[in-house]
Amino acid sequence: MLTSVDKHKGLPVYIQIMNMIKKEVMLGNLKDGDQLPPVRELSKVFDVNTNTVMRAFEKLGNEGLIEAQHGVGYFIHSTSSVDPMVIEETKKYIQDLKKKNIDLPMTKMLIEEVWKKV
Amino acid sequence: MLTSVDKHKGLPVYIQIMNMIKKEVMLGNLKDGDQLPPVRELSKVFDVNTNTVMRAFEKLGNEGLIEAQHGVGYFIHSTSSVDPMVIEETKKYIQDLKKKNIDLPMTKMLIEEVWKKV
DNA sequence: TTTAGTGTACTATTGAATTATATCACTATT
DNA sequence: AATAGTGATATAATTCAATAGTACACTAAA
Repeated sequence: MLTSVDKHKGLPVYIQIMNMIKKEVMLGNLKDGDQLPPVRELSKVFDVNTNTVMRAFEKLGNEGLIEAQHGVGYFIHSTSSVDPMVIEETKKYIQDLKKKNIDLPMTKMLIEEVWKKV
Repeated sequence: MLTSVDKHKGLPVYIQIMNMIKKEVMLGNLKDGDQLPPVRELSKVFDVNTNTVMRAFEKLGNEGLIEAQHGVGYFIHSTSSVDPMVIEETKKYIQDLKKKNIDLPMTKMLIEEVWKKV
């Protein structure tokens, strides 16, 4: 579930970690109250410094998505997974784009651009 | 059309510049053969060093999206704008997400995640 | 009270991004 | 030939986010 990061390629590692967790929450794989792996463990798994994981967790804390219990661990604090209908709709949308040979970076830009105007 | 960048906030400026141009091409606002503003001019507009603009243009050149004519200027070298139908479809998709109070960052992650699986 | 497991805090280092500056090279117009 | 406008190259310096190194603090259970 939380497996690997790309070091020094593209996004900062701590952002990658944040995104992983956000995705898992979004998909419903991590739910309110669930405990996250310890900072040290993740730092080993990802082969990065504990501070890098800490930074990710801190920021997620600021966003209110997780909460720390000193000496105990980090816990998910969110009830907001995405409606399965939305995922289905997204699948259809993406299938259509792929048929038309539009790639992921292009799609992201398209979404960003249209988002401003709609 | 090419107006401003956010310095020291999020993405590197040279990437922001690349994305701006890619978007304009995607939307059909910049077409094959169109000349881009001079490097010096853009560096003034964005209030960044010429090297930063050059870097963006160099990279776009490597990707084949633009071409340099030494002593003359940079020109768009691409015929790939997005089908207006796709833009319409994207509008509908986004309107639906907005109704369900899903925000842009969440949407981007959703797209990324579903992209892998479809 | 000891121990193992957890989060926290502080400082130092690194490296990509950006700037500053200067100079060279090519093109088109006059 | 001269000039103005353009891109190309080079080097050094700077800045700041990202990451690492290391030691401290809290919790729970034995």
